[in-house]
Amino acid sequence: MKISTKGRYALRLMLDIAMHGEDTNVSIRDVAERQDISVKYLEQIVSMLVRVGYLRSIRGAQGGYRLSGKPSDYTVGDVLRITEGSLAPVSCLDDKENLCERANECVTLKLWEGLYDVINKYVDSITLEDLINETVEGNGAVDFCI
Amino acid sequence: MKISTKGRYALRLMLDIAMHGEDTNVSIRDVAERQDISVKYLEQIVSMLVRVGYLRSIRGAQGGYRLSGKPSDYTVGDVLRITEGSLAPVSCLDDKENLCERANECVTLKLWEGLYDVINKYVDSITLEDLINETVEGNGAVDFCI
DNA sequence: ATAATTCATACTGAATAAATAGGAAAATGG
DNA sequence: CCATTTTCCTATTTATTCAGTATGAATTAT
Repeated sequence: MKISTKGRYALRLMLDIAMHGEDTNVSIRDVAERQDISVKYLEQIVSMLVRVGYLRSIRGAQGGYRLSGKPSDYTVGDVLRITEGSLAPVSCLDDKENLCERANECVTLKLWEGLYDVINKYVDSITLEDLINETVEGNGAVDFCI
Repeated sequence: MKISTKGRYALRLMLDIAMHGEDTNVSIRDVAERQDISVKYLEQIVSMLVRVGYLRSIRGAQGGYRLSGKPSDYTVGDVLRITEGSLAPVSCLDDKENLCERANECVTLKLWEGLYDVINKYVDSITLEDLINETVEGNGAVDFCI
């Protein structure tokens, strides 16, 4: 029941870009150095966020990435769902439809649906901007936890 | 971000025992058959629940297991925490104290703490009895989803 | 041209999850 | 007392996922 490094790194990546890249392109090399994550691993993660349109990429020298929208446009849930896959606590809820054959008699189904719901509601209630503001109001450090 | 089979099976085990064992000992063999889970795997899981006092075991022929208390005494969270370990979404929250060195500057720490909190609150708000009643009010089937 | 960058994808090693396996210890019933 | 049924203990195996490397092509600024 853990968020993987992909999800956590993706969040730090998005925050790093949001905080460093108002009008400059932020390269993966820079993010990797600041966040102490390997360039190659970050490349994989960033590609998911580009593919889905959260980041714009600019290739070539002086290239890099920028947020497509404002930090307030992206919730934590958005970022995690892209990189973690579904946040469902059981796999029978991963896909919108179907469910397992025993779903009708399943005593625990409602339980898992309820848990899924509170998780989604929570992560969708927090945007990148919320996290950035929290930092600035704190000690101003631009540095992230593992 | 998935609940493992240990946690899910443990819940089904506890419910099965609660529903079948008012005044009889419920053997692992029977639970295994009804729930379609291997005896040997269930033995591991049940031992965790005995060790912590949620189940009483009676050895020998005609032996088996019973709930130590009433179904309303056990929350889903209780059962999951024993069998899954911590329900924390990031490992730096697993232990009560400590936290990583960067915790002070960590932008995402509050986020994870908040998520941890909603998860715990939810799973602790539902008891085994709640799940049993839900079933009885439904179609009465004593059968559980994977 | 060259250097800096993103992009695509294959591969590897480590860790964890999921289950099996074998047998010891205890209790019951004949 | 013996055979059977059960729990109890813990080592081992197998499968899956996670986390990270590796290689190199495509693109663009200077």
